[in-house]
Amino acid sequence: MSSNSKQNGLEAHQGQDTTAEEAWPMFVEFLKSKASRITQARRIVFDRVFARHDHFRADDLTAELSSGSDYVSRGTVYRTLDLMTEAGLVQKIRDQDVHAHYEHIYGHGRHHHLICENTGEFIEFSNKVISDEIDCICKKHHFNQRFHRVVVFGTLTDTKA
Amino acid sequence: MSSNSKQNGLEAHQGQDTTAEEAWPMFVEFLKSKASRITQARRIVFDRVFARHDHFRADDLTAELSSGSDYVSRGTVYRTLDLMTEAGLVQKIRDQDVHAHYEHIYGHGRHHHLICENTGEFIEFSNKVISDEIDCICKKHHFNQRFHRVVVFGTLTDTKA
DNA sequence: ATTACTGCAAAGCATTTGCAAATGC
DNA sequence: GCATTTGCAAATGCTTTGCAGTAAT
Repeated sequence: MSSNSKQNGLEAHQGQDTTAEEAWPMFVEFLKSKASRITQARRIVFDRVFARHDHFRADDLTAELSSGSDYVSRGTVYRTLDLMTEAGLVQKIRDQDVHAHYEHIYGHGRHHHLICENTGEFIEFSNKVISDEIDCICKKHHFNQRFHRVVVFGTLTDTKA
Repeated sequence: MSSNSKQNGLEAHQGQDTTAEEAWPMFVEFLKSKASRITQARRIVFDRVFARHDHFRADDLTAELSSGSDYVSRGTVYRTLDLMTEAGLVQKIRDQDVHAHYEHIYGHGRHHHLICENTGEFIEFSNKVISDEIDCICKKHHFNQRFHRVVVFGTLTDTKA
C-alpha cells in the first residue's frame, strides 16, 4: 500500500495544512475498506475541508469549488461530505433529520433528548448537573445563555428480560 | 379582558387537555401584546399542538389539519407554530439554521458549541463533567450512546474593559 | 370600515437522485 | 475492460411568500 498520499497520481495541492496531509491516509484507508475509489474529486473536497478551520455549509464548499481548475460538482461535494462523515473525519453539526421538530413545553419545562437511531424514538431527560456545568462554562466564556440543548444519538437497547 | 378562553366566540373543542385550557390564555395574552388577532385557525392549531404529547413535525400537523372541519392551511400552520415558538409555548427541536454545518474533526476531538445569536460566532468547548453525566444518564435508560451534542444559544457579552 | 389573517399556489432552497459520460483500478 | 464515480439537470421535500379574498376588531 502506498503510504504517502502524494503518490496517488494526483498533483500536489499547494498551501495544504499539516492536518490534511496527516488525515488523508485515513480517508484512503476508509475508502479502501469500502472498496471505494480514490478519486481526484474526493481529494479536492477533502483538501478544501481541511483547509478550513471553521464551520461551513455544504453549499459554501460547492460555491468555492464551482469555478476554477478545482471544479467539483454539487452532487459530488455532498456525496464526499457524507463519506467523510461516515469515516469520522467530519462532524455534521445539524444532522440526522434535517427538518424541525416541535413539542409544546407548557407545564413541561425544558428537557433534553436521547434519540434512538433505529426506531426514531425520543427519550426525554433533564439533569441539573449538566445545566449547572453549562452555566459555569458560559460564565467562563462571558456568554449570556438563553437556553441550551443536549441531544444524545445512539440506540435503545431492548430491556425486556 | 375575558379570562376564560371558552368565551372567545369559538366553539369548544372537545377532548381537550387540561394543559391546553390552561395555556390558551397565555397565547391570547401574547397575541394581544403584539396587537395580533385571536383567530379560529390559531385556536385550532393551538389545540392540536397541545393534544399531542410527543414530538411532531410541522408537516404532521398540516396533514392532520388538511381535511375535515378543522381545516387549516399549510402556511397558517407554519405561521402559527412560529408564533407559538415566539410565545415560548412550543420548543423547536432543530431550530436556528435549518441546514447542516460541517467541520473537520481530525486532531480536534469532539467538542460542543456556544453559538452567539448576534454575530453567529461559534465558541467551542469540551467538558468531562458533562460527558460523564451523559454516560450515566444513558446507562440509566439502557441507551447505547453513539455520540452526543451540546449546543448553547445566547449572546457573547463584550469582554473589552 | 379597517387591517390583519387565511388559503392558495407558486417560489425558494438545501439536498438527493437518475443517467450517460468519464475515470479509477 | 469493467465498475464505480462524476457532472448535469431535474426532482424532492420542507418551508416561505405574494396576493386576493375573508374574518377579526
